[in-house]
Order: sequence, then structure tokens, then C-alpha cells
Amino acid sequence: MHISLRDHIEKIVSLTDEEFAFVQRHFILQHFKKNDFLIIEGNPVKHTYFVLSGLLKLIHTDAMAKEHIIAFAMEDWWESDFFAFYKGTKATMSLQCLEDTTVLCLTLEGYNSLCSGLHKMEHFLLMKANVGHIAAQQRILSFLTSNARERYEELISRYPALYQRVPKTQLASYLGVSRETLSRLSSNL
Amino acid sequence: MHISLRDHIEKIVSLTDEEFAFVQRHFILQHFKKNDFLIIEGNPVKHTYFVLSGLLKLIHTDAMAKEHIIAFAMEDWWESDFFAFYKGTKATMSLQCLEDTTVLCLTLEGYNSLCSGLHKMEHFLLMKANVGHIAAQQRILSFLTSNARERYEELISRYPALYQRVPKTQLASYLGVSRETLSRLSSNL
DNA sequence: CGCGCGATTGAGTAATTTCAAATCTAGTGG
DNA sequence: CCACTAGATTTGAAATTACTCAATCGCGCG
Repeated sequence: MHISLRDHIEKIVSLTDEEFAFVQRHFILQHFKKNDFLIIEGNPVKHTYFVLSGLLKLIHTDAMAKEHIIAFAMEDWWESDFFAFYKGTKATMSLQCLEDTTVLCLTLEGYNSLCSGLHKMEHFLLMKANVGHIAAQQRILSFLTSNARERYEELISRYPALYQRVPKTQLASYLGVSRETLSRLSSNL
Repeated sequence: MHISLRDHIEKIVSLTDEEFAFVQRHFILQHFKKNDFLIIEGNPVKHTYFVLSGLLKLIHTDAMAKEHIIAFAMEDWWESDFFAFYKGTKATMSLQCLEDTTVLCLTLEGYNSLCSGLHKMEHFLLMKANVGHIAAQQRILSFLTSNARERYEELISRYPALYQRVPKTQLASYLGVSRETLSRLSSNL
């Protein structure tokens, strides 16, 4: 039960069969098991990933070995350590499976070839980057304006599926509170 | 003493004189005074802005009339309420001058004309959007991993100029702490 | 049954907020 | 030059919020 890459792209730009064939040649299909790493902090970042099914977390591990979740990536999302991916530097974040996950992989060469070979795809990627930027700004805003309880409510109302699919500990790590605090918050809603 | 738009663009893609002339026709130059608003919450968003000189803040005002700073925009930065700009909806953020400021304004039509008329500019804008996305993610990460003192130190080490140019109250509002807390933090560094 | 993981609860501590008051500073007008 | 004012900053004290550490609970699974 996978999202179709073509449908995903055609939400933004329409493609001929020929064009889509060109696009498709740039991607490699890969399967990962729960807890597998797609990107490991300190290693090079070979790909940006389009999630067909499953669930990923983009994390950073701090000096005290505490894990922080920068983003979840579910079906139909793109994710990577974008800075390291574009710059060719070592990853400062890891990308790990919360569930068995199927992704399409795109290399930087593929990315550039896609942009220069098919204008529409550059436009598509521009729209995607803008959406990512906007989403990140929204999250910053929720850190500024909302306390832990409100952020928790926002999260589960926006992504009800997450509540079912991931342990509360992971939600706490995304919200920036301890698991104990999150537990106390959810007990008296 | 302005940044040159052409230099700014040519950091990423090179342009012929002819191409730059085409680009330039899309922008309007505007001057604003300290405290003026470029975007007002609840109003339509006509432009995205490239800052030539001065300093802006992108803010959201919450239910208790408390102001939160989502971003500063200094020389050489692009800023807008991007969601409202792209979607043509009402602004959920305001954009206001912290100093007298000169900007180049680009409408959505201009943006689209630029993208379709000159491929290189679409690539340029894609790079800019990616940088914006990455910067926003970094800020999320600093909320997750750092306490107020650490965020404050990061901020002034990354943007020492801000320390001089804006009142501490504004820095507090960017960092997500009360001005009193920020004052106590800076007193015992 | 018993293990292991995740979730909960309690108690004490640390960080931050709020509200109020006191200071400080730069600019203005006399 | 001084007095005055508005804005910005600092300080104090009490209240709130979240954290840590430790113990306990609940449940699915071999």
C-alpha cells in the first residue's frame, strides 16, 4: 500500500509518461527494517529520501547521549540531513526507522540531473523546499507561543496517526519535554 | 551602503548583463522607517522582500497580545510571510522594521515570471528556500537541545551585530524567554 | 510465569515566570 | 548645563512549571 511517486509529483506539476519515466530513472527503491539507520551522524549523506510507506525520525544526539527528534517523516514526505546532503559534509543528524519503511533514494547527482533535465521538477522541488521551510517556521512558532501541553495537543490534532504509531517517549523527544512531564500532561487533559 | 542584488544572486548562479536586467525589472525598491510595517497580520501579503539595508523582524502576536519573533532579517536576507505569500491568504505574521530599512519587493506574479523566464533564477530560489529550511531546522534543534543561556550565547556568537542593534527585549522575544530571565542570564556569564 | 519495554507516579530540585519596584540611559526642552 | 521623560534594563520575591532520579505499574510475548 504505497504512495505513488507520480501522484505525489502531479499534485504540483503534471508530467507526460515520457517525463515520468525520466524522473523515475533517478530513484532507487530501498527497504529498511524498524530501527535501521538511513543516515548516521558523522557519516556522509548519500541520499535524500522519499517515504513510500513506514515512518522515520530525524534525530540529533547531544553530548549527554540524549536523543532529540527534529522531524518525523511519514508516507509522502521527503527527508534527509539536507545541509550535509547539499554540501557533501558529514551528517550532524541521523535518520532512523520507527517502523519498517520503504523509500525512494535520490543522490545529489540525481537531484541536479533532475533539476537541469526537467524544468518542471526544479519547480516541484522548489515548492517542496518552500513547504519544508514554512513547516519548520510553524514549529518554531509553536515553541515560542505554546507551552508543553499546547504543543502536545497541536501535535496529536495535526497528526493523530502519530499518537497510535509511536511510543510516547518519542513524542516527548519531539516536543522537547521529558517523558515524565508528557505523561503527567496527558493524564489530566 | 547597500548590498548589491546582483552580487547576492551571483554567489549562486552567474548572470549576463542582459539576464540581470531582466531580473531587475521584476523588483521595486522601497524605503521604510523604523517601526513601519511591511506586512500586517490579517492583511494580504503582496510581496516577498529582499533586504538591502536595515533590519526587520518577523513576528506573531498571540492571544495575550504578546509578541514573538520568528526571525530577524538583516542585509542580504529574504523575508516574508511565505505561507500567505504563496497561497494568497491573509498574513498570520507581521513584518516590521527595527531600523530604517530599504528593500526590494517581488510580487507573486514577479516570482513566477522570474522562475519561468529564467531557469537560473528558479535554481537560485530553490537554493535560497533550502537554506531557509535548513536554518529553521537548526533553530528547532537549538530549542530541543539547549537551554535559554545556551541559545543566547549561540545567538550572539552567530550574529554579534544583533547584540548592538536591537534592544534586549527583542532578543528575549526571539529566544522564547522573558526579558527578566534574559537579563539575569547575561548578568552572570 | 517472568522478562522487558513503555508508561506512570512521587518527591525533591532547578529553571523560568510573573508582578512589582527600582535603576539606568538617551534625548528634549528650558 | 540641568531637569524631565520615555524606554530599556535590572533586581527581588513568590509562584509555577518542568526536570531528575527512583520506584512502581501494566502489558504483551516467549
